[in-house]
Order: sequence, then C-alpha cells, then structure tokens
Amino acid sequence: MNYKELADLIFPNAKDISYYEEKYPERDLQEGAIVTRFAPSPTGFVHIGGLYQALIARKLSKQTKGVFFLRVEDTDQKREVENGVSGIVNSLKDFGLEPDEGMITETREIGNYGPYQQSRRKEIYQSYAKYMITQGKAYPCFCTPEEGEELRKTQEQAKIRPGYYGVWAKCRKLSLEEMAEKIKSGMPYIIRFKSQGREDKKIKHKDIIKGNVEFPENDQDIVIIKADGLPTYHFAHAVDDHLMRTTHIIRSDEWLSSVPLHLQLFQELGFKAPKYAHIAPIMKNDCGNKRKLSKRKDPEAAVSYYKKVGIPKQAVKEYLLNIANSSFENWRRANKEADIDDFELQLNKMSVSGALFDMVKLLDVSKIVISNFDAITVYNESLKWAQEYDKELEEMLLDKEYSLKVLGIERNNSNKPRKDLAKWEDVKENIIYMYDNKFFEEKIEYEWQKVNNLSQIKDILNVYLGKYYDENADKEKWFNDIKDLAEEFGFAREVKEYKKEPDKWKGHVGDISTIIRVALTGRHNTPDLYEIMRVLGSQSIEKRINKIRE
RNA sequence: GGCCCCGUGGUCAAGCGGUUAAGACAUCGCCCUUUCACGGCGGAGACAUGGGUUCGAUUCCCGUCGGGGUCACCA
Repeated sequence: MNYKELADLIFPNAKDISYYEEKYPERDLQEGAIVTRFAPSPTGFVHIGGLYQALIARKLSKQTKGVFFLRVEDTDQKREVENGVSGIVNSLKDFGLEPDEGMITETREIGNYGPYQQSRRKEIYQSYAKYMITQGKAYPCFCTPEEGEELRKTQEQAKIRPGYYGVWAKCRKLSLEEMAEKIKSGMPYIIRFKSQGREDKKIKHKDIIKGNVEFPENDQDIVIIKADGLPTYHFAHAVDDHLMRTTHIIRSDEWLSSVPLHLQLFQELGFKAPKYAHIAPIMKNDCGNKRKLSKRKDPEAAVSYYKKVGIPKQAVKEYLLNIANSSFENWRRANKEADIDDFELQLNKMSVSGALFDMVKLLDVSKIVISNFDAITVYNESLKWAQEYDKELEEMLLDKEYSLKVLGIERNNSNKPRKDLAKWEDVKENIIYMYDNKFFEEKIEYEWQKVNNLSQIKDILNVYLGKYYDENADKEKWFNDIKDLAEEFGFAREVKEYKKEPDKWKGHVGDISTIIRVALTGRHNTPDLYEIMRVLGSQSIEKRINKIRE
C-alpha cells in the first residue's frame, strides 16, 4: 500500500487537480489589479462589519481595475439559515455593492470561476484532498468527536497545549495498511492535514494592515475534510482563493492568528499565497468595555437597520470610509460633489485597532449627505422609504407637486441647504404640518411665546390678514409688511432697536412673526416663514388663521 | 492560561526622535438670524504607566497595567 493507493481508496472518483488548474486559469488583468472577495456564511443577517469589509474589498478592486466577487461559505449546514444567500445578495444591492462575479440571487451566479457557493464545490475540495493524501501531506483520521473532546480535556488538565498534533496525533501514526483496513471495514473518518510545522519555530508575515507579525509555526493536524465530506474553512479558503485567483484576502482580524496555518496550506498545496489584509472590527462601547457589535444586543449591527430607519446608503458608506481612512473627511470637504468612487482608499492607512461605532457621527454624515440632495432626490428617496415603512408619509407624498415644493423649502436655490434631516424617518415630523388634511385633523395646542393673550393675537392676525398680507409679495415686501404690522401694535421694527430701548416697545418684529408662525404651523421651530407661506398659499393661510379666530 | 495584536482629548483620528500635539463629531460660550436648522469665531479637553536608549522621547526598546483576538469535524 502506498499513498496513491490510499488516496484512490478514499476518493476513487476525484478528478486530477490539473483539470481544475486548467479550468480556472490565471486572470488576464492589468498589473496591480486586485482580485478580492466578500465571503460570508449565510448564517443570518449581514453585519455592519461585513458591509465594511465588502465596501473596502470592492473599492480596492474597482480602484485597480480588478475583480470583486461574492462567495458564499456554506460548509456548515447546521448553522445555515433560510434564504441566507438572498439576504446577503440583497444587502449588498441595497448599498450598491454588487459583485462582479459570484452569487446574484439565492441560486444564480455569474462569472467563470464558479461555483461560488462552497457546498457546490465538494468534488473540487476532494480532488485537492486526494492530491494531499497522494503527496503524503494528509491522512484519514478515525478519532470520533468524543475522542477529540476527551483528548482536549486530558491535555487541559495536564496543562498541555491542546490540539491534535505531534504525539497526540494518534491516527497520523497508523500504517497505510491499518488506514486502508479501517476504511474498508466502513469506519467513519475525516481527513487531516499532516503538519510539518514546529511550534518552537517562528514564522514572519507581513500583513498589509497590521504590518509585521510573528507567530509560532502551526503544528496542528487540522481537519481539512469533515465527516460530511465538506471542507473546513481553512482548506476551502486555500483551494478557493487559489482557484478563483484571488490576490488579496481582506477579512476580519479574528483570522490573523490563522495566518501561519493558511500560509502553510498554500505552501503545501503548491499554491502562491495571496496577500492578507486583516481589518479591525467595528466595536461598541459596552459599559466601558470594547466589544464587537453584537447581532443579539445591537440593532445597528444589522445592515437592515440602516435601511429601516432610512439612513441613505451614501451616508453609511461615507461613514464607513471615514473609519477606514480618516483622510476621507478632508477629501470630502475638498471634493463636495465628487462620487465616493473617486476617493482613493489606502489599505495601509487603515487603523490597526477597532473603532467604536459612533451613531451620532453617522447621523451627522447623513445630515450632510441629505442636505446635498435636491428636492427631487429627497422626494424620491423618502417616498421609496415610506412605501416600505410608513404608510402615512407615503400618503402625504402622493401629492407630488405639492410635496416637492414642501421639500424644496430652503433647499432649492439655496447654497445653504437645511440640515435638519438625518434619515428618512425624520421626514414626516418635519413636514406634516404643511399638509392641510393633517394640519386640520390634528388637535393643536398652540404654544404662544411672548405674546400669549388670545384676543390680542386674534387682533394682530386680523389686521395682518386684512391689511398687510399680500400673497404675491416678494420676500422684502413681505418682511416690510410684517414690520409695519409690528409697529402698528407697538412692537419695534428691528430687534436691535428693541434691545437698545426695551422699555419703549411691547416687543419686536420677531414676536409678531412668531405669532404668525405659530398660527400657521402650530410650532415655534420651522424653516423660513416666507417660504412656508409661499408654499402654503393664500387659501390655506386664511383657513389656518381663521381656525384661531373662531 | 498559552500565543498574537493594540493603547494620542468623550468618540474617530493626524503626527512616528525636536510640533504652541492637526482636523472631524460631541460639548460649552459668543456672533449672525423674525424662530429653528445652518454658518462664523472662540473655549475646555489627550500622548495608559514605570524603566531604559538619546543632548532630546508621544514617537525606539523592555516591564507593568488596560483592551481586543485566537486556541472546533464554526466560519
């Protein structure tokens, strides 16, 4: 019995690896092109950290005219979740991060390096596992999971480094004949990597983000093919990223300590190793401690959260880019109109330690993003959001022509757009009073400010409507009219005048316009009153004022 | 516990041997303004700690402390 015969016994039908090497040739790309991927497992919703990774990976590939693909790592069927793949695909789509290759629906994929779903690559892994066995670099292991558990316990009790390695690697010592015999007798088994590494030797590695790191060599005979015939992450990573011709692995830094193993695997398989960039995860402050954003505890961990509250995708991406490269902020200030694709991301400038997620900052970014939208975009986006999450808003927005005017207040023709919208969720509260049906439906508690004597308020409003209000007035005339009105009632025309001699007046123009503002909108804080009145129109204005005169 | 990574204001962060230690968010004050949201100006606020090396350390080295990761037939 030799390795070859053992390999044939285990994987009689596996193709020779040369078949795959030819089928998936080197990619013909320009020098420096980065081929990278987003490779999540379909075990639940997409995490903001995953989106962060995908954003960075895609950006880099676009910057270098490379390839960004989506590979689904579904080798653990136990943890798999229903519609997991479409969840991932749709989340990427929601943020405009569609891949060039890979899964595009739950079952469909594009690209020449597939399948892009690991569960459908079983025979590929088996070919490479067979190759490893043939080379004497892997072997079948007949230890049961329970035996493995026991082994770990004894090791822990004896304070020995746990694992399947060296003298503890029982099956490694079996003769080929013993192995063959057990297999023929139908004993279940897994395939383990036969590590040549030594724990007392160091391996140096240069990570693009983390820089130089030094680890002990891997000496663990890790499993490469599980009992169900599917590979473990490590083996799949080596085989897939070689065959898919990935040049850069961009992944979360929890993988950093696996680098020695991965490098070893690439080496033993005869593959050229890719470059690694381990990015620090996004953290959350939890009672003074840093921890990863948790799917269970933090709603903002799920990317669906941002869609739900209506934070534009641009805002989320800009915020994330900000965390990735702080120079983004300066770039953005200098290039207000530019598309974020034009920003050049630098991997080696990324922070080595995890940033705390800052919702306040995200909202600030979002405010700026939305303030740069024109009324039509604000309209379209909030309508799209409302259709899914807020029927009442949707109904309001049905009157498109009017809504555009409302949303255009201090936005159209303004170089200083309002910044009071951070998310589409905020829209309704901001504009609801502008709609007559909502305004009159609502029972309003008018909170008058300085002038709060109702009969005086009615007087002032009467005079305003009867004598001064002119629906066609331009802003200057409009304001002058109000000043005249103020004067007529003993209020200063200018705030400054009033401040100089407060005793001389009952108040100032501001107090008068506040009356009008509160009467028309039911609130003290609103955008520019003149613009509001232009949008409302004379009919609505009269109706609103009459409501108070009643 | 072993191994590995990290430690600049409340947060994100520039700086990487000599700096008044940038900037952004948040916060406070003032100005602008008929309200608010903006905008402008200003304030407060940081190199975890102890040793080295050096003429000089936030920057380099070691220890301590603190935080994080990893030690699966999960990814």
